[in-house]
Amino acid sequence: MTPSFLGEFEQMVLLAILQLEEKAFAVSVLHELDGRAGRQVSRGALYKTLERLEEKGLVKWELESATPERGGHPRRLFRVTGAGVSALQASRDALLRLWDGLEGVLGGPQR
Amino acid sequence: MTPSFLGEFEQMVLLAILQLEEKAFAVSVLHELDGRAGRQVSRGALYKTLERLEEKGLVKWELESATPERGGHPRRLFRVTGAGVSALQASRDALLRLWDGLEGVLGGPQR
DNA sequence: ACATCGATGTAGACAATGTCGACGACGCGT
DNA sequence: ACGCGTCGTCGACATTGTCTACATCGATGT
Repeated sequence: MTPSFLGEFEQMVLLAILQLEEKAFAVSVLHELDGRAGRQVSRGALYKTLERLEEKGLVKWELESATPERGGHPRRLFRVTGAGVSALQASRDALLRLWDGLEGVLGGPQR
Repeated sequence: MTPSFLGEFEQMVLLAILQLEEKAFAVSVLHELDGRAGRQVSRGALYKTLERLEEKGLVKWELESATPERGGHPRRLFRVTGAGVSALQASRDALLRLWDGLEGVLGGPQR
């Protein structure tokens, strides 16, 4: 029904996965978010979001191929789908248009 | 207690108000959001968000000074507070860092 | 074998945000 | 006085954001 837009956190998670390319495991995403955006959330919070993004077809995953090495469940490697990329482009375009002309107010590095 | 971050829509509303400068009346914000971001929401949705943003001290308002001209309640003129601007800068910085290097994937107008 | 530890992933709950549609209040024409 | 258009307000409900506690399953140590 209401396709709704990408939530604020969902957007960040998708971007973090893209940044990690072939190394997007849940915990790595957590580090990426912390490092780049200073956003620290629990694993549970991330998994829930990942689960929802999958239901919406914005991400997909596959089990890690190589030896799981350290114990536990086999890790999942996340990937952003084409729909996910489109959704990101849409949010980005919208924000870019809203930011346009406000560099002065928002002390941005652009000139 | 976690004040959390700016929601996706809250962010857009704040930006729309900044864009309108001295002309940020509720309905104008609605037009600005539609025009720039293609986001069409009901007035109720906007007012609710505005109300919440005010509780968090990110926006404030005053009644229109000039003659209300057209009938109805006196209109309210919205304004983003200093805290609001800071919140926007923070969200923007985080996204900018996450977008960094993904221009290729997100077909952006940047080069 | 068994208890434990560490790395994963899962479940359920609850708070914060996003969104409506319907309702109340005011001025202005007529 | 009545209806109409412009504002703003309410209460309800869907979606998202977040956490803590828990279940799994190798590897290790004893």
